[in-house]
Formats: sequence, C-alpha cells, structure tokens
Amino acid sequence: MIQIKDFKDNIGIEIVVHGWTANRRSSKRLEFIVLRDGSGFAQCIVDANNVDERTYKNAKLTNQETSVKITGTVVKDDKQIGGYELHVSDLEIIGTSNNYPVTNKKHGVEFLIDKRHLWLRSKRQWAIMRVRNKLIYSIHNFFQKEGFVQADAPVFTGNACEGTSTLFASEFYGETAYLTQSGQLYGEAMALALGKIYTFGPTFRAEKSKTRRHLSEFWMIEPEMAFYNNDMNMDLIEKFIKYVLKDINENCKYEFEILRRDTGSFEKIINTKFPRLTYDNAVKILKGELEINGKTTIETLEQDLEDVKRGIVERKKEIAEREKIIAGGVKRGKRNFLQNKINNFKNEIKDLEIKAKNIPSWIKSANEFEYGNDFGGSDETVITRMFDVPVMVYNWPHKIKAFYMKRDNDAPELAKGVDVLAPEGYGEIVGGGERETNLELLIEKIKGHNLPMSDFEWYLDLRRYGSVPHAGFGLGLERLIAWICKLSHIRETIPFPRMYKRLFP
RNA sequence: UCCUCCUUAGCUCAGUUGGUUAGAGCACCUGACUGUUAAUCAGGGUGUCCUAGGUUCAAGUCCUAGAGGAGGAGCCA
Repeated sequence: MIQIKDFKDNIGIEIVVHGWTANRRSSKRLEFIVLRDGSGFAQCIVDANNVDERTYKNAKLTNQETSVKITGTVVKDDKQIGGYELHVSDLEIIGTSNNYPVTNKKHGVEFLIDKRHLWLRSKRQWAIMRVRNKLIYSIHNFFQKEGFVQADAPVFTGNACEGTSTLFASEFYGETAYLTQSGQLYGEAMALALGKIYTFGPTFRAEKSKTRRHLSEFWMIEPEMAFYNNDMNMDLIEKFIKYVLKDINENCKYEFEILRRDTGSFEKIINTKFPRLTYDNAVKILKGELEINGKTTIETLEQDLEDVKRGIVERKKEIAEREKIIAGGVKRGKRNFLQNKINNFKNEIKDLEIKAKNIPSWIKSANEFEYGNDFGGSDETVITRMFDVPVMVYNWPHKIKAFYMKRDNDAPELAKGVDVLAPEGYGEIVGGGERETNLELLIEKIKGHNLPMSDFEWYLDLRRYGSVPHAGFGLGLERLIAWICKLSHIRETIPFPRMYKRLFP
C-alpha cells in the first residue's frame, strides 16, 4: 500500500492510496479532493472526462472526512503543499461522513476540546503530534547515545513526598496509593545501580490550576547521573536541549511550515552558550539593577509597552480602512476576505491589549520582588525577555527548594539547584540539581518538612550504602513541545489532555 | 481557594440608551464556472437567546442566585 509520503518515489506511476477527504472544491468537470492519509496531505483531481461515471459521482458525494480508496497517477506539481498531486482514475467510498463538526473554519476552545477525538485529524494537530513523536524519538536517541539506561519509576507510590494536596489518591489492595508526581527518588536509586539512567513516563498532579501551562497528567523525562555535580548537570542539560532542537529543526520543516513556526531562533540557540545566572544575579536583572547588553529589564519593558501601544493604533487604522471599503459596497467574496482580515486584526489587538495591561504589572512585580522568594510566572517572562536563548538559573535559596537538594558547603543558605527558563515567555521547562548526600542534613530536612520518616527509610539507605555525589533533572515534555511549536496553550501538545475538570473525551 | 471575563442558529460571532417578526458568515443542499488552494458566484432555514427568580407596559439587553467555560494568581514541569 502506498502512502502519500511515498509519492515522491512514484512519479508517473498509477498507485492506490487510502485516506480521508480533508476538503473538496469543485468546478464544472473537475473535483479537487484534498486527501489525508496520516502520512501527509495531497490534492487529488477527478476529471469527469477521464473517469467513469461511477467514480465522478463518488467524488461528488465525498464530504469532509469521508474515507476513500483512490487509484491514480502521481504527478509532480510544485504549487502543491508537499509538491505532488494525484490524477484520479478510480474512487471508491469506504465510509461516509455527513455534517462533520470540526470544519476548516474557526472554532472555540470548548468546542474543539469536546471534539478532541476528531480535532486530532486536523492539519495543525497532525503537525503537533508529529513533532511530539519526533521529539520523543530524539530524546531517546540522545540519552542512549550518551550511555544512559532507560529505567522507569513506578506510577503507584506510597510516598506522599510533597504534600497530599497535589496527589491523586487511588486504592491499592486496601491501602491508599498515590499516582506519582515525580520519579526522582526512584531515579536516584536506579542511578546508583546503573550509573546514568533516565525515566520517561506519565506524571500526575492534582493542582487545581487553570492556566495555559498546566496539565493534570503529563509526561516527564527525568535523567539521574551518579558522580555528577551540578556544573556537569548544567552541561548535560545544555547539550541535551541543543541536540533535540537541532534534530527537530532538521526533521520537522514541513510541520513547522504548517504551524507557521518561525524557526529562525533555533539556529541561534543551537550555536550559543546558554547564559548561566546565579539566583542572586537573576534577581538583580529582574529588579533592573544589572544591565544586559546595556539595558535594564525595566527600560526594555517600557520600550515594549510603547511598541505595543503603537501596534494597537496601527491595527485600528488598518481596520478602519477596510471597514470603509466594505461600507462602500463590494462583492461577497471580497467582503469576506476583508472581514477576515479585520477579525484577525481585532484578535491581534485583543492580544496586544492584554500585553499592554500586563507589562505595567510585570514591572511592578519585578520592582517589588523580594530576595529569597521563588520567581512567579511574570518574573520568568521578564528575565527571559532579556535573552534569545534558554537561561539557566542556579544556586537557589535552599528554603524554597525540595528537601533532597544539595546545600552549598561554602554558602549554607544556598542549594545547588538549577531551573532552565525557555525563551519567548514559555517559563520553566527544566528543574533539577545536585542531590543532598549528607544523611544528617537529609533527616533534618525531612523532619522540617513534616514528612513521615518511615516512608523515606529506603531513600536514606541510598546514603548509608555507598553514597556518591549525584545530580539530575526533570523535563516536562509538553512544555518543551509548547515552546518548540510556539503554541498558546499546552492542551494541544498531548492527544487527550487531562486538565482540571476535564476527563473526557 | 481567590480575581477578571464569557455563555445568542450545527460552528464562529454581531445585536446600539430596554422597544415591532433576533441578524451575518461558515457548514449543509441546488445550480453556474476547465486548475481550485478556507476557490468563487446565485439561491435555499435554522433559535429552550445557559438555568431559575426578579424589576418593567415591555428583557437577548437591567438586578440576584446557580451551572458551565476561558484566562490569571497561588502551586508547578
């Protein structure tokens, strides 16, 4: 069976292809069917002069998402997306489709997410799922090449290690079990058995968050390396991000074209050393006390605000011009075209107005930031605004970090953690660090966090028997996809998102 | 848990200071057009205006409560 992706090897040959009609247009004796088969998209032409009556009639009967078996000759045509089209000689309908709900027009979020099982068929979602697939493959390739062993942590756990409020409880032979929110502790045990490991599995957080960057179920990659300190950890993170980005950039050109993702920034990220900021310096940058390329964050944001305001004025002008033309009276096609343009401008204005409202509050929040706190979402956006590449922030106040994070011997207030902040306002995509090896400090920390000591005895054994320096990090797959595809919401990065109050479909 | 906004046709949305019979585009059907890229052109009809209560001569529009949704805060990857 030939797939659309194989058309390039079958020019001039009559082949059979199975798929669905993504769209159909017609003129007097011609039917243009955009076929999708999962491997790609291709236009199929049914010419009434060249096919029997049954095939032409079938072609006219196809609607959006009718499944078909098409026989035809592959022809090169540079005008087509993908570069090839099919001249049909026979068309058979396999399954009909009437009133398909997810049309090629605009839909609202609620409707689309209710119809997620069908939404997945649309071109944009197809492209995202393919990027996701390539990214997963690339992640495995990287770690396997680096000598890591994939070793998975359990999904059911008895440890309530970071408070039960964010855990999903389940029943396990009469005991309460929780769905894992991190494989990290198990990762440490496995690293001490296998050297360098990575987990790759689903993670669950019962956070009642309704934001564009939260899922209740998401996939996390958690590498853990024996004999690594935090500097080595940061080197690995940087190498890792560059590797997958280069790979994706080379192998997903078609997908990025569909997503209209400008990949120009990837080249720079691949070839630039990521800035490594201590928490102290990150705070100074945030508060405008440290200049980057001769500018403070505050100056940069004020400039941004002016640009945004000017953008709004310009778009309002564009709208007014087009409304004047419509008021003067034009044909339907032209009017629709202009109206669509106007609607696009209106949406852009909406986004800009949100920005115009946000920027002053970002500046305020940045100014009022208190040393010792964790960065909020807007603070991360402000810091990353100053760079075109991912930024690493390390040496955090230990008080705001997890109990297992290694304290700095020279600066006891600090912990050797690292967060990687993605550019373009995508926030934290990686969190990690060196792990505490001092048994007494760990016990003290566990008590300090009011965690049940008995649940952690197995973990403390790792420090009792052949303890070594080790480090690792956690990467949220969906946040990485959202950034790479420049999506406005994380729900599009996973086939069936599980979010607060969203269990179906 | 808190704050802001939204809910009108299958879908996306208009609907003015409350005022006749609630509108448009798309989708769908018919017809026109030899190559279209969300094709275009002509025609065809559809509503518990989220629910309940209230104010009023009159409510899609105002008020109260509730349900559902979206964004954000907190928390986080």
